Amino acid sequence: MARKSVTIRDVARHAGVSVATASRAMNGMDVVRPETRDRILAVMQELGFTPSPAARRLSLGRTLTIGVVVSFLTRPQAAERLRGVDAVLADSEFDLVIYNVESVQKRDHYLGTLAQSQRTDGLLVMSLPPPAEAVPALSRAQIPVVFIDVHTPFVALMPRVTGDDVMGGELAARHLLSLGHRAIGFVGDAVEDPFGFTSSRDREQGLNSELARAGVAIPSEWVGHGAHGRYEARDLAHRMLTASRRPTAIFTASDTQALGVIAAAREIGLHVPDDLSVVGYDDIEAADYVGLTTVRQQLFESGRRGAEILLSEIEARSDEPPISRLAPELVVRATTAPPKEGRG
Amino acid sequence: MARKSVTIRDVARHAGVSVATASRAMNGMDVVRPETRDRILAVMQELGFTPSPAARRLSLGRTLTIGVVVSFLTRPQAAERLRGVDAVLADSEFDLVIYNVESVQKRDHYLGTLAQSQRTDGLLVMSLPPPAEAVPALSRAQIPVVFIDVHTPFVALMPRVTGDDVMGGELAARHLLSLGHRAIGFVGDAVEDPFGFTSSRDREQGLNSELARAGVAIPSEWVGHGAHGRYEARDLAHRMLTASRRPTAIFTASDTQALGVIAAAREIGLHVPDDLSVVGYDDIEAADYVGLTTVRQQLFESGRRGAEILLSEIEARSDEPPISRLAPELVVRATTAPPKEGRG
DNA sequence: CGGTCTCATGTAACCGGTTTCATCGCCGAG
DNA sequence: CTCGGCGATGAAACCGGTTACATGAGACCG
Repeated sequence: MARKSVTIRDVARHAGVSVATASRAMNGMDVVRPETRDRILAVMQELGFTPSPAARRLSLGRTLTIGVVVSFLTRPQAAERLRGVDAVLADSEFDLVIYNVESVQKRDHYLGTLAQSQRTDGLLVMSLPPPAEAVPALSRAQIPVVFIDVHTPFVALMPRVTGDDVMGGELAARHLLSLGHRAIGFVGDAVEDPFGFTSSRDREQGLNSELARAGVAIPSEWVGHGAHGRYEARDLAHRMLTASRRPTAIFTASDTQALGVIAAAREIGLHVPDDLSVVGYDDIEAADYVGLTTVRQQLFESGRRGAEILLSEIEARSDEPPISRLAPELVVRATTAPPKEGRG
Repeated sequence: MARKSVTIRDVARHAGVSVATASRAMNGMDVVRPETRDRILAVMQELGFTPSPAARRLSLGRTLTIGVVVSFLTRPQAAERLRGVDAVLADSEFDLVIYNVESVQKRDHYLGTLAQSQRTDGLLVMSLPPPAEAVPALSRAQIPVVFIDVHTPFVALMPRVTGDDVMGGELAARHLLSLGHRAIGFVGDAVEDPFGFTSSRDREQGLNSELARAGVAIPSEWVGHGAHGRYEARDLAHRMLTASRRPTAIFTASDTQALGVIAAAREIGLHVPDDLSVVGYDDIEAADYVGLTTVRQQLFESGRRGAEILLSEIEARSDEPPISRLAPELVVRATTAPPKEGRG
């Protein structure tokens, strides 16, 4: 067995036609006479012919591939976005290749080279702010690049889909205000971030501006910034909750951090939500388990939209970069309640 | 701008050499004189030449691509395994393309066609038992196929890496026995499964055989099978825990189900771990949050091994299918404790 | 000083499709 | 009967690399 793979020339020979006709029949062009086409298709079937994608790609001058540069594949958000991308691509003729980024080096490498590598017909960059140096390369790339969940000003003029983090912060603020909270704290990411993520900052800003509208301000001792992580958030919250005056509610830049805040409250003996309300962000799987009130992003949808935009840009570049903005949504569960009497 | 892409012929012309020499220089073959090579490389640099992967692939007769057929990309386990695969492939010349499967149709389609499609040089099938019909196609495929976390007998003769689910069940059993439990229940997946997953069954079997060794048997009313999910598991556990006699510990086929069991216990007013010990399986992210005692699989490692096996099979097919078996590991957290006095 | 061997390089075929343009047979119109 | 036109098909160029084989210049040898 394991004979040489059968090519379109074999098919042509067996069917008594030229390769041109065989190719046309295979691609369903209507110039071929139906009987001829059927005969050719039958021969293909019989010989077990499968066209070589490599040859197709070369002669078409298209890679029929789209690349996704994704940061931290394992974060549930990334996987869910990827599912959205896959949902679009699975029905297309494009293959989906993954470039997983877990270090600044990898990021710079992929973002610097991929766009001109002729490896893909289009690029999706997911939750990964490009460094300033990479921006010129990305914007004058031959292939379209679409950003998903990237918020740096660098991508202002490029096609993208983002969640509205500011609005998310506002949603959380409004929810807490409507419950009667006036003493509200915030726990988010460190301000200086190697990747240049800005979502934590945007969420904080949304919170602040909405609170300001209601005449509420956050004292600086109720604001904590630290490395993104559960334990860091717990420590920040611990400090906040053991101060002389403490907030009746804390909004965090992510669910992971919210879980840290809840852990801190438990350690101190505060009951959630009676003594402390907590609102997270992302709606990760664990949020549901824990009953965490949170702000949900349309993750799957963001991937879908991004892929759709990319395909249409591949089809025909648009003059104006298409931008899609997805509204976040508040999910109220069991970690928020009105503040206790005598407080607030 | 946007001029035609520069080809190796352009490079050759500018450098005053033939395309053959240019190609050789590019690929670092030592036959070219160093000065010539440097000149050519300089020209490539200057012209911004990047070789067309499509052309390379065609002329090399290799796709330089490996495909991963993965079920339920969003499950944290899948993503973690994928990371392991990526860790190997990122340093290789291979691209990683994803085929996400969320339906039996998709599975059958990919498993039936991919191996002969000439789209990849090798295939990794992850957590996805192939249907009987697909097996012949997979085993006589031209390209190597490696299974990760697939347990059906169909793949007995194929390269694969699996976690030892039976051993995992035994670990859980030994842990519970050593704590003093004798009244132990089990909650797992439905026995008839459209995908043919067997891991739940294997874990149950490991539990049973280890218990049997200690002279302990599980009465049938303490065994629950149902669709894989938190709420289904909760219902099963609810029934088990409200029966006249109830177990002092429950082992589940997954963390997801363990969380359901914990929810059931809470509803009934049983305290975990004092009234009921719970052991899960997988060590998903939420397990850490909740403090769940569980059995951890070497997920990342399984992906790494699978990819390594695949690459070496691509390099040279081995006569004996390489098989790698990864030992699971017990992670003791806060949901297990000795049974209360007077019980067991 | 001619022959042979080696090293660096060039020529051209090849990978397996797609596509332009030419060709051929047949039709209806003039 | 002749010619234009059309529909179906074929011949060959092309995509951009890789590589078997040919070639030519020196080095070395007798």
